[in-house]
Amino acid sequence: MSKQKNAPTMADVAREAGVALGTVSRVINGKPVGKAFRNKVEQAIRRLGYQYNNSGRTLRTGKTNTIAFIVPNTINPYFAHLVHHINIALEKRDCKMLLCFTEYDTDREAEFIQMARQKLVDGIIALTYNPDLTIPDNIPFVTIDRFFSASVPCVASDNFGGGAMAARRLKALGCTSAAFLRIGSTLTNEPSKRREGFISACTEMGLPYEVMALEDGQPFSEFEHFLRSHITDHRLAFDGLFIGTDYLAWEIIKLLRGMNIRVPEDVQVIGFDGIRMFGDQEPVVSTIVQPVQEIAEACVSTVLSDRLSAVPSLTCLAVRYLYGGTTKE
Amino acid sequence: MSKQKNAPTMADVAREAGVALGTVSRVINGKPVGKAFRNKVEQAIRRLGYQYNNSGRTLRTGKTNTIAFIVPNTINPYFAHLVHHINIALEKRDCKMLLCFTEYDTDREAEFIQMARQKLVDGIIALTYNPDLTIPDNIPFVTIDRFFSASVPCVASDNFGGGAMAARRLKALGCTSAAFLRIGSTLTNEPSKRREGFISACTEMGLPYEVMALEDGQPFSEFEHFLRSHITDHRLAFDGLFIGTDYLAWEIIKLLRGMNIRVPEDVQVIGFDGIRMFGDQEPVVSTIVQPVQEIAEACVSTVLSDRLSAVPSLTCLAVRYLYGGTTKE
DNA sequence: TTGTATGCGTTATCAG
DNA sequence: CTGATAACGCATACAA
Repeated sequence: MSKQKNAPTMADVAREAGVALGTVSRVINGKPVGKAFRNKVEQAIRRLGYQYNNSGRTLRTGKTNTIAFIVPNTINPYFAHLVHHINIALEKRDCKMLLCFTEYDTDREAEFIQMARQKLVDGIIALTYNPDLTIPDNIPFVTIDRFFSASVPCVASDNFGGGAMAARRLKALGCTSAAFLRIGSTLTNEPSKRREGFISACTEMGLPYEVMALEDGQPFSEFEHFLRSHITDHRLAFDGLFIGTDYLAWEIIKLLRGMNIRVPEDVQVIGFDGIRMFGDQEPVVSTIVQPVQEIAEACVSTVLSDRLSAVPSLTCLAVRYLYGGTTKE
Repeated sequence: MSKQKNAPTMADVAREAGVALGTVSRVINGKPVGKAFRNKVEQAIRRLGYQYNNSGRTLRTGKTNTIAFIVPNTINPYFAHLVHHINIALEKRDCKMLLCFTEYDTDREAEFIQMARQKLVDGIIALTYNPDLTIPDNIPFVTIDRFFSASVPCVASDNFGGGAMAARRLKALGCTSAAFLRIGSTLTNEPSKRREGFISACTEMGLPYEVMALEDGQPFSEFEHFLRSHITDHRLAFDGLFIGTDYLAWEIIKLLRGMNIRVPEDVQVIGFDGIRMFGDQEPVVSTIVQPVQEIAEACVSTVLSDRLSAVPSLTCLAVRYLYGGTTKE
């Protein structure tokens, strides 16, 4: 298992085939080469088991064919799906993915961005929560769910529309009193619009609602207090809940069950994201599904676009409602 | 957003600082340099905003400081955790991770291995199901859960011990009739030993058991048939189940609940892996926990070891039982 | 079409 | 300790 010292190089192949170095290069890169020459080279390549050396090529061309994807982690199934689809979209274009986990650490995010300057990657796709991230303006950079400025393309789903969709669905399913629950960074990003959309639709339809928003540091138990304080005679004041993410919805439902409040009989719950627990199973809750695959596609085609100036600064993709057992349909 | 054409190079820094190229290199790599020279160089670096170019360095040194991790996907939480911890272990050693998803496609696995030959990565950690994978003997290669030969180091948890542990735990919790359920590839790999360990302990303790093993292609509904055929008078013939993975356990439990069989009152269930749904929450089932972090540590330190010959060909790590609500403790 | 020669940015090996 | 210079492996402009 000692490291191979002398991997064959193009010069070796050229010598073996009795042709010039440039010819070998042309064969490898699919440039026009005479039939006879091509054959000689291809045989030599096979004989020697030649493989091109990536660093040499990269140094020469300045292209790495690698994109960094910066994401908090892969534990959250929504992120996991994103990683999955971005990788597929990149692979389709013969690109590698360098995955960078921030674990919500803002220092880390900044470090990862250096990698682009080190010419380790050709571009960056980032899902970041750093409030004051400085984005280099000389490398392709695409963000997910976070609008920085018109010069930094952002891809997101229609969070506002999704919030409104949830409100309308709850109303249609017979709810008469709703609440919106969320936890997250204080940062104003695209997902913040879920709340605005929800409120907007509730107001429009005359559906009474309350909002309970926790900031990232605050203890989860606040939700329990909130819910308990809205229970009288073992009955919850709300018969419809819209919750910022499926993950939180999942936790809230556990809480409700612990309080002997039935879902969906007593209260209907709609989450956001469209998480599937182990892949293509049914969703864990009734939910507003983000079009993960299209988000990934959009990110990749944007970051790889050679004329970034011609790219939309905000790509907004449609969401849809999906039944997942926690509503009456 | 146009691509930066002229990133400053070492030569630029050298000129700016009025020193030789080599001196700049020595400063950057922390080699001994006179105080005055070092200062001049560091200032020049700051003035120019210099960043080293990775491809140049890699071409010269032959080291990429990158390891490929080959894994089916990141949708399965167990894999997601593995990715997570391997990344941490690599980062600790200033290494990047190139993540490669096989989606259980054996062709893909072979392609990824080429990347090492292209000097894109220094080594490979792989969790593979390809029955006849040819492993290059000239690059550092570590497998998880799969023993190839003494020359290919394998890291796994104590699957046999875990199976036995599950059997003993069920017995201790009062079970009098057990069953082992699994689904997976026909491949004989380390996880296959879960079954052997279970059987061995059952036999030793005189605990009656049955085994129901499905192969990868077979429909999931076979489990339902199996369970139904073991129900008489609304009572299941088993009061203890050991299931190959938490994922399957999760599915089986849904099945049982659909049959009005209560878990853990009527039947206790123990899974394998130690999956946490969204990270550090409680486990989804009572389970035998794999030491993911230690597995990751072992993989990384092995693949990065410069004397691979001195590395154990099989690293076997201890598992533990964890209560997760589906047993009577 | 094919051969030759140069340079991408870095590190390492020499002299000084 | 520092400066000059030669590779590393490849793609490409230019010459033949």
